Amino acid sequence: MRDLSADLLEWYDRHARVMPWRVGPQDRKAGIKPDPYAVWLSEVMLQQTTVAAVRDYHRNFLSIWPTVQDLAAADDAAVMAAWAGLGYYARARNLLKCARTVVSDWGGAFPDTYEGLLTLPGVGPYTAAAVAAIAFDRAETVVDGNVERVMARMHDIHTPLPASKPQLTQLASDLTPNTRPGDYAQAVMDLGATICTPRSPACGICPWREPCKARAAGTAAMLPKKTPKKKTPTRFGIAYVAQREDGAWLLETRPETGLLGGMLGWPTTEWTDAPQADPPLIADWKTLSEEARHTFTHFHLRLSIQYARVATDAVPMRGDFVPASTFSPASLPTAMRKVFDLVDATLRDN
DNA sequence: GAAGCGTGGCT
DNA sequence: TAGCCAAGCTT
Repeated sequence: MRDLSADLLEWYDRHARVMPWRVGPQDRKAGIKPDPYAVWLSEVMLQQTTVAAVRDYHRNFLSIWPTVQDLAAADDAAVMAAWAGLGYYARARNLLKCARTVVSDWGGAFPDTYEGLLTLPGVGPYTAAAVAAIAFDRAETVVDGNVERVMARMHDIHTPLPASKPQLTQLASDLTPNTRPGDYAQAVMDLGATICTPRSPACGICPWREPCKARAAGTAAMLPKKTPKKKTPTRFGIAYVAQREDGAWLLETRPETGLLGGMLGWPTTEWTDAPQADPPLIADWKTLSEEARHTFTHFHLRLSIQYARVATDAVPMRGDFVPASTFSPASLPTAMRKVFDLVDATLRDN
């Protein structure tokens, strides 16, 4: 019987996706080794995030903080601002914790084993395996959404996720080779991303079409099954945008934990079914005609917007005025940036 | 095990 | 368009 991993590696040699942070199969064969810092950074950014969305952020982070020592020495606010727009902001907080841990506890060198990597903040089973395999060429098994899908189809598993995850992990582990494990880890994910796709898998050109049980059974497109998720509710809130006569904006850093934790934003009410007015300072507030709409993972948000122009000696009850010269809407999470965009458009019209 | 946690693209 | 989906982790 043909070695499945060898078939996949042969396919990968011809079809590997090109990514800025990736050391491709040819370069790897030429002896070029990946930079563990760059690999770790890419894997954290790629958690639940598309390659297209990550590309610019990864380049920007590497240009500002070329080494883990640079990142460990960065200001928290600078890192959060650079992460703004990418989502799942706990990743950015853990990114900094992790960089500082690597410098303080590991002498500035990432641990090179699965077990060592797993101890780091923000590094779970997937990322530990990915960094161990890709950066250190260890025979660890990566199990992401792609691999779950490929395994469920290869073995025609109809048990829904997440209950089937242990079984899928075992099946993936059984296939992991000792030769070229770093390339193999990327190959199986590339296969899921480009051939064994969620909607219309390209089974006809799949290097694993012969052994695939779901292809034989005609069930590939309906796998993996997932337990249904409940529909997302809608919450409401009021955002307060105050601007001083000198142009400064009233912003506040949100609490470290919870939604948009540690990010900059406009003062708002609680987000509930029926929010109560809670302005951050006494002012002549005007209601904007349009509200900001944004959808998070588990609820829709509709923010009505209040705008006020205030005196330069105004003292807010919460938040801090940020000078117009240093304020950048790009440093806001998307929900907050939408609020700014609506205010900005309104001010331009008047 | 389940819930909380972003965003943008695609169908 | 409303939902699904993407190289998950933490609590």
